[in-house]
Amino acid sequence: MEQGLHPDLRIDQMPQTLREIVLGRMRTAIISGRFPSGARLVERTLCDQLGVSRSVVREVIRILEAEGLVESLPNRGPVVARLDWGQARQIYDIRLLLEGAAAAGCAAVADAGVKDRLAAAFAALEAAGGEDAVFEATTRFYEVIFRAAGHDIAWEIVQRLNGRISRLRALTLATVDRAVPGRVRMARIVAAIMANNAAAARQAVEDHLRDAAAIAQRMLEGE
Amino acid sequence: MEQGLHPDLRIDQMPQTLREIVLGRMRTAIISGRFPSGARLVERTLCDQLGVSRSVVREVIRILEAEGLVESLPNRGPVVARLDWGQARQIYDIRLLLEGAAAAGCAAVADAGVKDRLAAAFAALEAAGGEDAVFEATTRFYEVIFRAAGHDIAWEIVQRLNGRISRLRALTLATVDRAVPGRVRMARIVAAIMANNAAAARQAVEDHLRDAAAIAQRMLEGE
DNA sequence: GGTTGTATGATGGTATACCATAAGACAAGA
DNA sequence: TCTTGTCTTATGGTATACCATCATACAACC
Repeated sequence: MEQGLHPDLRIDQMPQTLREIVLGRMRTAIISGRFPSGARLVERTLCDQLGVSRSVVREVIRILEAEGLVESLPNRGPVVARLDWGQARQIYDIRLLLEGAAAAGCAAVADAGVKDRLAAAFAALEAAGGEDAVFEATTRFYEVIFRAAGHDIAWEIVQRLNGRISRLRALTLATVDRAVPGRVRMARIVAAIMANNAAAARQAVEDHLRDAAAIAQRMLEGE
Repeated sequence: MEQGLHPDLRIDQMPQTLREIVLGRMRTAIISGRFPSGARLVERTLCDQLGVSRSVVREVIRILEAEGLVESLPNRGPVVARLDWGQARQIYDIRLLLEGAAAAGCAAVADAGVKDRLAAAFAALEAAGGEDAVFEATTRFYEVIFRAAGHDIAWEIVQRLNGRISRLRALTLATVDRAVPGRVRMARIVAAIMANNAAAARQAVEDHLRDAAAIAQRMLEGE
């Protein structure tokens, strides 16, 4: 019996479980660098800091471990994952493939709706002030591209990889000494997609990423 | 003080933790299809079947969830992840990119040692009888390629993706009605790498994968 | 003095107990 | 008969208790 559901009465806010909350907190704590690379994650200490039991902390650590943000040394416990340039380079290479394909796919199928969303995301990016806001806006921008291309799984993978190089990304976003400013490169991506030019979109994304990777390398090897 | 370590006395067998054992068991149970797609994974039942406590089972489920093999429905608990063709197609597309790049990279840098290992892996593949053995040998074959190319992280990703389409892979491996038998395609890959021909290696891998994807699509939409 | 045995504390691994809630069954009333 | 309230049970969420092991320090013995 169809009884016309009233969307306004919907309960969207599922009662978030403690685990999800703690997962979010710890993830941002690691990504933001509050827990530095290599730092030990002592379970009982985290319990005290977070006010939850070890069950929750342990399950969250397992998730973060699977995400590559945490690694567990045998008989030593979990530590924040370390990142060397060899790994970072691989991650940038993979992003080059996945983001290039997404941009090309997006450009190939972009209709008016997609272009609207992309323009909005780009405007938000340009309006964003402050590191976190830029970070967030950049994520949204790429999400539009991946979703439009129908590459949801690739998007998941890229997000996870981005988590692992988050500190590098923050550094590259803040860097101003790049040959062509990031915003200009982003604008090229937008233009290519608006023109439904798949090859140009891929090229623009790849240029942007190679640029970012070069900066990241200087950062990582310079310290 | 250097005191010449005796490799023979090494203790390799790390005292595997219960969690790792259970993780392995459950992963293969899902991949092999013993837990069918969509089946509920009731924690206490699993505890009985495995003879471990819920702590262990829950942590393992978190890992499998992060791997994409399990999904947790809110207020319903974990179930074996479902797979539709839309997702499978995306996974094959990503594999196309990553495996193509790995094969090209491997061909570009392959020296005598790599070629030896590759030949050995291919021989093992041809000698393998039985579904599981073929599966295992195929994995080893690709591992040689990825490792030689230095694409460790991409290899992790591919392995994880393969877990999600394992049942499809089993079907395609068992299929004989492909235009060109799988072994022949594999031989092309080997030949291209032996000749250090990166473009040909990429092409061979891509052909092989497109073939497998086509078979998988027929399987998945046919049932 | 250096080596080795031992005690102690920190920490992860594991098991279990308890609680909140959702889903299904069933009875009572219209 | 259909609705509605309630009860029960299954199940996941959370906390805690206990155990095994590793690392460190220190003492004892050669």
